Amino acid sequence: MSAPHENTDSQGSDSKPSGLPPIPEAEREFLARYDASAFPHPSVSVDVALVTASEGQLRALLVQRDQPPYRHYWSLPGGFVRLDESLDAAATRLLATKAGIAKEVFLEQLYTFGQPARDPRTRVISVAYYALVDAQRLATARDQAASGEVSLAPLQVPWEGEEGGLASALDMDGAELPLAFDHAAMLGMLVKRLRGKLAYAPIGFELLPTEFPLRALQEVHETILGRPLNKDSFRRRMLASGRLEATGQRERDVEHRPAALYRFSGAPVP
Amino acid sequence: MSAPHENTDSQGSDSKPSGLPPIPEAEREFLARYDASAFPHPSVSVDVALVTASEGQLRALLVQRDQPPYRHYWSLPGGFVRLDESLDAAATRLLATKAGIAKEVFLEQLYTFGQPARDPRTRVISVAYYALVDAQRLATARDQAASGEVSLAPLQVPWEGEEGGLASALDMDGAELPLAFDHAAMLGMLVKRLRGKLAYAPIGFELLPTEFPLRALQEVHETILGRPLNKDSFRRRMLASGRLEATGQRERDVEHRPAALYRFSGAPVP
DNA sequence: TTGACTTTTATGCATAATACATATATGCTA
DNA sequence: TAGCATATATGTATTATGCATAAAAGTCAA
Repeated sequence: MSAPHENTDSQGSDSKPSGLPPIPEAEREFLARYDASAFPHPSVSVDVALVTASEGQLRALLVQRDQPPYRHYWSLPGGFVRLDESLDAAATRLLATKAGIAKEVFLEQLYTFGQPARDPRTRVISVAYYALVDAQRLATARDQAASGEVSLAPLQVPWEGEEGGLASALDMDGAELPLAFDHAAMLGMLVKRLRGKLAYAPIGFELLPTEFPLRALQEVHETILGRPLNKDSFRRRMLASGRLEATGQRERDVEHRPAALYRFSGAPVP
Repeated sequence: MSAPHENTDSQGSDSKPSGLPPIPEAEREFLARYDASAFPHPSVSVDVALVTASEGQLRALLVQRDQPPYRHYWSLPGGFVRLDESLDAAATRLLATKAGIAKEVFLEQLYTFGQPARDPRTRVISVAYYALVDAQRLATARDQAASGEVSLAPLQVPWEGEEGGLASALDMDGAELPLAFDHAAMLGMLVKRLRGKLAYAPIGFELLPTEFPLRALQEVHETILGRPLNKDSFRRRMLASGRLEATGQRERDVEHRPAALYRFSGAPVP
């Protein structure tokens, strides 16, 4: 798995040495004769929600489909898994190909969607991933992305807390974008996961540049949670968490007292 | 999803009305001509970890494989997903077929494993699920299970907290059972998920009969977390959680003061 | 019947985390 | 230099938690 800070599931990662038991010698013959085409198989795709936070909104990169099904609808960048690549590798490839993100980013599996009718073409099971990037990196990366209409759409979440449900995406005028497939459910699952995970995992940092003032971190947390947080307790909680490191630098070009800049110290908190 | 108490992800559930956008009329023709066999597809399987807690140990139902690959190795009950069934439905079917569990149980998707070499036959992507049942129900259900060697193996977790890693399964003598495929990683992911989820979701109840004393609930929590808990704070925390309902009954046939029995009140905690 | 024993249940108190309120510090702007 | 906006520090009440003690309620054996 390719997370910049090791806060990703180190398990379930599927791009490693192998970790698999050895194949018993007696089974070689059986394996040589195995016919995988004996029964019909579903297609498997990977969809990646590339997420950032800016202007108080959670945003996801959406592409407008120029081919059926759901032509002109909006969807998460996705594609079919190749037979020789792991799911993580497919997600990384799609991130580079369709979103122009080649650098190390936080990337984690979200959930697998398998309703038989979720794709009108044929049975397609989709493994959803999500990636977190800060707004600046995304803005520069986006220009290098694949052709076609692309939107960094604010997410609208009609439920509170970690309740869960669908989420919709908005265009510049605040109107709902039509989402293809079950991608509204994917976005809902995404927000639910982020809200739940924020309490114990350092995912807020992933949405910020390497150096940031505490206020920016609080804004990110508030954006994810969809509710305001108490400023003082947030400060103390973060400073006491042992995950922040003072850079000694301060903000510049602000029209008020500049705040101290911190960076994320990947230190595993005991 | 078929959870007895509504603590399951209501999203991502894939056995519902549909929730999908309508298919545009103009795409009917395209869809009719779509050829799903144009490129090779992976196989997709579902593996279900049927989990219980007894005698201070987390246990999972394992079956000994009587066919290659990994003949004589132990594995989670699993099988291929049919083209017309959802992932949830496949998991439910496997639970009934291979474990004799037909009743409503807590069942939730765990993680999808997709290393290209994880199955030596061919590319098999496996969606892992986990189900939680109390020990009594499992004991009776197990007898009705499919033929073959079956074990309710204690899990050995060589790491602490929610760190994550592999988990192994033991036989009656405390020796490690050889696990097929990447099922050691699945069991590790399972324990990691349970430990993380226990803090905010009422999953402890799923491993107990409907009526239970507080001590039993604490033992389940300690078993999942792998560490002792302070008795008094646990009591207060649970009673204050609003999720427990006194039955008015007490334990019977115990050789000390009988404890009050409680039941889980599915009440959504505000 | 009595007393020893075990576990549950109740209570008090020290400590830590948090919300909320207020005060001070610092740098910018006019 | 004064006013302003925000950062930062401090104090206090409230709440959660850990730890200790004691009372209560049953069983068991003499």
